[in-house]
Amino acid sequence: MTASDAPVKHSFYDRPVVEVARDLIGCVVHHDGCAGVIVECEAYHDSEPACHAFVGLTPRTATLFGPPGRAYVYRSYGVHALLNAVSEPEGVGAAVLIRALEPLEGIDLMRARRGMERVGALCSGPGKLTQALGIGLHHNGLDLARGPVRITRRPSVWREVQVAVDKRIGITKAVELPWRFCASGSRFLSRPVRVH
DNA sequence: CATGGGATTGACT
DNA sequence: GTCAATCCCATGC
Repeated sequence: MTASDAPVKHSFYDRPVVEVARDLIGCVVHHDGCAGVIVECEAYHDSEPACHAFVGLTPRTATLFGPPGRAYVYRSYGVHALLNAVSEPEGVGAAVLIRALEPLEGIDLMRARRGMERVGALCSGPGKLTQALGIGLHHNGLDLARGPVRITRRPSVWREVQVAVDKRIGITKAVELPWRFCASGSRFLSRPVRVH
């Protein structure tokens, strides 16, 4: 393991979810022999209708309303598992959707899991990165500081990364909120940052 | 209990 | 650009 092992602490996630999302850019997601730097993510909060927690506390949203620093993993379109980092105090339903990683470690294992070669296509989307790292629904609710899915602090090279802001992707409600965050100039995004 | 809608992706025109 | 795959779960009867 070449990346730093210092986990992002629970207090990091116990803050406004938009700040957490911005500050997660450059941090590293690890699982089962693979790791990648977060280059794209989005904030979701129970006060706005694009968030699953908008409907209130249900079996599905229980993890979102639980303690910060846990993984919220759910199935999207019946096909893909999407990874989020639960944020804000317990009782508030909020999380950061991890949308793209720059592959860092275990790239051949990612290639095998994804069934493709191009590094630029391994983790350039929320469903792609969970497949590449072997993350599934059974990780829902687990502590991101303890693992098996872990998030660690920014490697020194990423300490001064520039963060670009954009509207969120793939939603039909609350589309105007500028809650998408990307590492400026990254070649590993799910889609380019929209200029305006 | 039946229904409908996704925080997507990859294949195809 | 279009479109199907596939399943969890919230909602409504």
